[in-house]
Amino acid sequence: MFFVDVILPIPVEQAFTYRISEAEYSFIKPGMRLAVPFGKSKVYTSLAIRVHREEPRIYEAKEIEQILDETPVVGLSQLSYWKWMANYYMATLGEVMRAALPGAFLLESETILKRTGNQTSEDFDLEDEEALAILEAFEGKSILRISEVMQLLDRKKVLPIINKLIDKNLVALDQEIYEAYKPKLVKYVRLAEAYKSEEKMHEALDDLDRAPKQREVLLTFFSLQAGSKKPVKTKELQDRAQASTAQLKALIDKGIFELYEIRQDRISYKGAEDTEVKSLNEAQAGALEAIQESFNHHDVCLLHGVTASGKTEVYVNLIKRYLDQGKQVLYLLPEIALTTQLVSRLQEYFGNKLSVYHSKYTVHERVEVWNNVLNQADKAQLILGARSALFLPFSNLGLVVVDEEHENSYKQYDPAPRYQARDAAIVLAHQQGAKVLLGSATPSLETYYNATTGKYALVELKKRYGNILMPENTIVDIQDRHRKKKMNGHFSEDLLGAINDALAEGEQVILFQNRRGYSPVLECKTCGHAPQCPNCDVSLTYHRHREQLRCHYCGYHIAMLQKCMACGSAELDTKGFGTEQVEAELKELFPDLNIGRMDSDTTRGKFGFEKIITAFEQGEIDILVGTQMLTKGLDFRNVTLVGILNADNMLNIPDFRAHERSFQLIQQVSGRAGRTQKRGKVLIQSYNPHHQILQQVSVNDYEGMYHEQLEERHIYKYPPFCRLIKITLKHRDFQKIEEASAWMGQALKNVFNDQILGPEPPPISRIRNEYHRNILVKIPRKQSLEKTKKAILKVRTTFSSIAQFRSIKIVLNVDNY
DNA sequence: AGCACGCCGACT
DNA sequence: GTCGGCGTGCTC
Repeated sequence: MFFVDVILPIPVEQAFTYRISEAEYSFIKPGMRLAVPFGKSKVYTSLAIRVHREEPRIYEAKEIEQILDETPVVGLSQLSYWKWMANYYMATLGEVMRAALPGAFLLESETILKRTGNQTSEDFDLEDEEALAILEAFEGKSILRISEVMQLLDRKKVLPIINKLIDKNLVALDQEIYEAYKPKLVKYVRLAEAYKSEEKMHEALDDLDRAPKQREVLLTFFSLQAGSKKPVKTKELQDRAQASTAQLKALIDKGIFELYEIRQDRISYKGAEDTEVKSLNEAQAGALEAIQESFNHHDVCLLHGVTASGKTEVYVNLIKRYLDQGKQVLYLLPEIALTTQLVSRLQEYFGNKLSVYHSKYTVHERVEVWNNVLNQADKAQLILGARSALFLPFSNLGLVVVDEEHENSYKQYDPAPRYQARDAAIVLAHQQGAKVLLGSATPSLETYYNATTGKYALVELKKRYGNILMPENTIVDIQDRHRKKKMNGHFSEDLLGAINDALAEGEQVILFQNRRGYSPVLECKTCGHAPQCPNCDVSLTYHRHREQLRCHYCGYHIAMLQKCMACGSAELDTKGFGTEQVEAELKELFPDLNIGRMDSDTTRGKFGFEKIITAFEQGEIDILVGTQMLTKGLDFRNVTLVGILNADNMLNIPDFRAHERSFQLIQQVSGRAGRTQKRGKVLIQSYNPHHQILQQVSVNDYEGMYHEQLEERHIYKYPPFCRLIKITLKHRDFQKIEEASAWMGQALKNVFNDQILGPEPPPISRIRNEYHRNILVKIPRKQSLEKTKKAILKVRTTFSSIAQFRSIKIVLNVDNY
């Protein structure tokens, strides 16, 4: 008896054991995909992790359905990385598997119906009309999908009827498995062997006298082949010769042409390979050597370089060194910063050694990159990717670059595993014996702490490239401007003046407001009622463009109200403002200019983001208004002014990282100003101009901010002085969530005493009709993380064994920063 | 996660 | 009287 243990892409803890034959036993290796039956009617893609001969005692193992790979698609080192991740982030292996494998690797299956035997329905007396309808539907078909049957009968529950038919031996159930990934085949034509010689060719041309179009196609073929030695695509030939498929087919039928197919990678770049890497200035060259040197005694190095100091060039040079040694390199970026801008820049240096991997790529493209990395193909020596690129099957990794290291989008929030890609990259690199370079102009406190306490090496670039000055920051007190009547809408006269100056010089302006929509609250002037989302605990945001009130959490929307829902008054007021309102005001103030807006409303779709960026780059937009999307490492040459319309709302978010984040955000947007010779200007509007963070930002005092924030973290016991695990409970019933969270809070306090914060409702305590409660576990550095997690899991188990709490959803979030 | 089984309300 | 609501438990 032979068995295989597999993991399934579902959130259950255990592996599952299936029976295999002896031949399969010697063939199957860990890391191969197997299709296995699971439950009553499903077939899943699973991943083999162990073959063995230990028969399970308490159940009878099913047999596997099919082996899907010839060789493992996941290496042993990936598997152990998955295990680390599942364990560290308190997720299951199945969840990690789902996050790690490209979707196309997880094949789909569907239960299908087949006609059996030749009996007709007349042979039985089937009074059931629906059963007859199913049999009739088989006319002209050999199979029926369950979904088709459901459609036919217009109902979900079709199995009882199907079972009747099975009993009478009229139909049988089967599984249809299909690989979601199909290699893309491209059709080519070539001259048949018999026509390769000169005289044969002339003969052919003569023969085609009566078919001028076909003759033309043949001639076009010759010219195409003469022009480039490359194979000729049928499509290319047809396009060039303006020929129909029939004309081409005639030539093939005559035996002059032969058709053949080549498997083609969807992703191919035509970048010029090995372009001379730009030479570095003195500071950059120094940084490069310092980083290289630090790798002798550190595995991780932080490159702290001010905005526009040319960090990318340093990365490029370092990457080149590793590629030259034949090592694989992973370059991680926040999803949103993976723009064509950067990709094409890197392609110039690395040509077709570069592959890109992120969620906007199709499933097929992702499989191709996966396979190329697995096979260590030339074109996948350097991977530029978002956080999920961590899971690629590297086997020879030399370097990981984590750009914009402070970006909070490196943390995966929603489906488990909730991993922090920057930290997970360090573990991956360690496992593969690779080095890590973290880069940022505004490092996260945790990283900077590690870099200054010697855990990581630290290299700094304090000057901008070409010695361009840091932008000049000015804080505008809008309370004062309001009092003095020097405000025009949400613009101070200071800001308007600066905008006018910049525009007069033919320069561009970026305005930052970290909130989308027109206004976040609509309020009745008479009774003060503000429309709320029925499903969430938030007020509805007014979107003027669509004349709608929308909820930003669940997508609920209604048409804009004409009068108050509560009192009927027609006088409605807006409170607060978002990017849409800024855009509208600008259009009033500058009717002749092109105003662009960049937020998640205007960047929907695969190229939405790209389009706006390109338009701005090419000068079609004079003023660009946007949310934090604007901060992601974009490089606009002609921007000299950045305005921050209201710095206060981000400072006031109730989160221990709010100040750090505000500093980073403001510093990053200001970094967009004046990246060329002219010194940039940044205007920060605030009601609270003396706020420490604003003062620190205005003089680019990262160190000052760091020390002050670190002190606060120390006093209130937050990272980096402890670790955090956030436990979120969710349920539709308010009473239940109160009881359950109180119970769990108490149970945790019994173990951890004062290390427990909460339970408390988050700022938005109800989303999609589910109430949320958070409990924060603060784990001192010296306390064993392993044991702490075990204790938490134990509490969870006890909790779940209480009948009334069973339906409560629990989310565990490790290192919630 | 799916999915089936199972026990209580609003309708052909 | 049935359909179908989602609570509960299991999947090798």
